[in-house]
Amino acid sequence: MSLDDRKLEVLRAIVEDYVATQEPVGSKSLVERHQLGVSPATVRNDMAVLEEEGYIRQPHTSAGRVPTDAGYRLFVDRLSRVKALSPAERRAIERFLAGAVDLDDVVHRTVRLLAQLTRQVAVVQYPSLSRSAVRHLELVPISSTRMMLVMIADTGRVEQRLVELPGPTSNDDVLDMRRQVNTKLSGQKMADTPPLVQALVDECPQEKRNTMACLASVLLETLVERSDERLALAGTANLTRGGVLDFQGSLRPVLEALEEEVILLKLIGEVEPSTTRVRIGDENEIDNLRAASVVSSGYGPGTTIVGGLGVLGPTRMDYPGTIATVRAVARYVGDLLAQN
Amino acid sequence: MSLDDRKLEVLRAIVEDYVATQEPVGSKSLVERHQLGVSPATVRNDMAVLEEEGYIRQPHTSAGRVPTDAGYRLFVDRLSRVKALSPAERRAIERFLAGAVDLDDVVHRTVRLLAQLTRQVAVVQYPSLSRSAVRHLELVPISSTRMMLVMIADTGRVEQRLVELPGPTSNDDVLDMRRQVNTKLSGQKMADTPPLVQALVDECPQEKRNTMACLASVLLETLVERSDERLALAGTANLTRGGVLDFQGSLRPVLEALEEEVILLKLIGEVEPSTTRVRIGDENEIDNLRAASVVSSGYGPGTTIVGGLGVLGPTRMDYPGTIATVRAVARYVGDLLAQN
DNA sequence: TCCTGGCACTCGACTTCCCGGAGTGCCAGT
DNA sequence: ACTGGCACTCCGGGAAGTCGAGTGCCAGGA
Repeated sequence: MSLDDRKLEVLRAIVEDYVATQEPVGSKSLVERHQLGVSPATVRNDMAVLEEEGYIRQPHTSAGRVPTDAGYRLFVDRLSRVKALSPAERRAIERFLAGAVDLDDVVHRTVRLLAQLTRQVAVVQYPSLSRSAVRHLELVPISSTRMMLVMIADTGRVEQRLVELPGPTSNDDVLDMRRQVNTKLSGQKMADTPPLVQALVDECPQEKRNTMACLASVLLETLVERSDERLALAGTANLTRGGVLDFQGSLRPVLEALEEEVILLKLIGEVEPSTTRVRIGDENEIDNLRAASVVSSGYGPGTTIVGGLGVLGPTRMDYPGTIATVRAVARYVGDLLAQN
Repeated sequence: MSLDDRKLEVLRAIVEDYVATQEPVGSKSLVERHQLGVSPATVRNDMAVLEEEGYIRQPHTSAGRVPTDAGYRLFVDRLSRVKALSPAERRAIERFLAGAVDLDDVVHRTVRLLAQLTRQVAVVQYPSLSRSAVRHLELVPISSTRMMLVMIADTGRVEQRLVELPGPTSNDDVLDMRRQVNTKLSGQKMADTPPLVQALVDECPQEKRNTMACLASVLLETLVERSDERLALAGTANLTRGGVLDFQGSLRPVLEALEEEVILLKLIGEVEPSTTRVRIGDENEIDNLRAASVVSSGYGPGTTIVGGLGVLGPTRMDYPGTIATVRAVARYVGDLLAQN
């Protein structure tokens, strides 16, 4: 038996009511609140079918129905239109992001904005190095056997690393290396750098090769390995909205998951060029987040994508609103980056 | 009536038991668990006095006693010796911090280590710029009217800011400014820089003064105003240990406070040259943290202090252990910084 | 003077019981 | 195919009762 229009309408009503009230919804209150044009008994029959198909369930016999993860999924995919943001919201976003002075600043403002607008936990990934290009490399001597490498990416990200040199090295040598790495690497996509770095070492005169190799290994680490690590997080206090009711009684696992950068990156970092992505409950393949949903989106100047951002909340969340907000914020941030 | 030795001993026993069991402690179980050499009745009399003096209180009539903030304060000040760390713990600290490669890395490792050892929320302030000196300033042209300012402090901190120039500026001019700011500012304490920056502008030939003024204002912002902002946080999941019992029923206010950098800086940033500092309950002058205690310490190479670190937990915490850990970690971090 | 054992009392935590109400499934009727 | 009716289930919350840990106080003893 397939789901006719009315059954879908019933499912939508259940999701909307449950999200709004946080209480299992019964057939009677459903017909009262929505113009379904049928009696409670009919709705009950529909509900029985929906339950059989796995879209809703009863917490206990003789309680109302609650959407399952599959129910939310169907709702998101077929039953909801993304709400357009109000002009006021658009203006709020613009105003909030306008004052940003700095990449750090942009990211921090964005994450706070997201948390505030969605009233959920927000995560913003810094522009990932693997999708950036090298703008400039700087070498600053610290002592005779140490220097600092500063890498500036075209996305505005700046990474620094201390380089321990194998032996005393003069300032001139450092300047020399600086020139070499810049001519070789400036403007290159991060992904293309490894062979170029290798070439740098190979082309180096024998007596300086050791030093250059040293720099090269740090370069590779900085450019490629540690590449996507940076994240900003805000709004954890929003987890406590709705008491301990959401998240099946304990915030513990959720807070733990939020501390793991690797996990967060998996959640918001795997961005396809496509549009906003919604992961509901089990769909996050992380045990600790079985009771959570994640709405994420890529962002970047124009149509390219340099990083991800998103929010995390209870499966019982306002999907249309959240999706709209995440998408809008992602677009604004992208525009902002495009200006730089 | 003053507090004789036995009464203090009773207070200590109450604090220790309550911290261990999380339950109000009564006279009978007290004498069972500690060798006080007197009967429950006597202990009850002592308790009555302690209560009158405000060091303990009863949650309800006919329940055991619980320490008040004042009780914890007395305990910390007079009744507890700081535990020495076990060699295993010392080794753990050393091993954990040894691999650090970078200031960022040091800070992140430290904050995780602290959270893990104390099983509480840990906060580490990056070395504050106001206590650092300028090591090097770098100017990188981005476009004809934009450049990036990168400031490297002797503590290893790196700050960057975008500078919007008033008009097109050649690469040579940028290099020129770079030379000027470095000769003037390198090696200077941050606090001493404002007049020097002003001098830079004044000494500048008329036609370039505009550009230099622009750079100067960003410099001042970077060096002085935004100076102490950076923080790292870890272990928020530890707030959920002990159920919702700690923090009078709601994590909400605590999580909110933890999101405010300003608040955290107030808590761990105000470091005197002295030793570890303990703030109990109300002593943090922040409403949201009435049920929390903060143990903080300054750190830095040798005896100087460049930043603060600490942990936050329920007032009912293991003070001796926490203090010992915080102090030890602060010292190790200081040593680590001294090496660079 | 200080400590102790004894005793009556208090009061929260836990259990049990009970009841109302919301919600259900099913069935016969339109 | 929908509806009204009906019997049933079961959660939530209040009332009552019990248990036990803990207290304050007092009189007696070192």
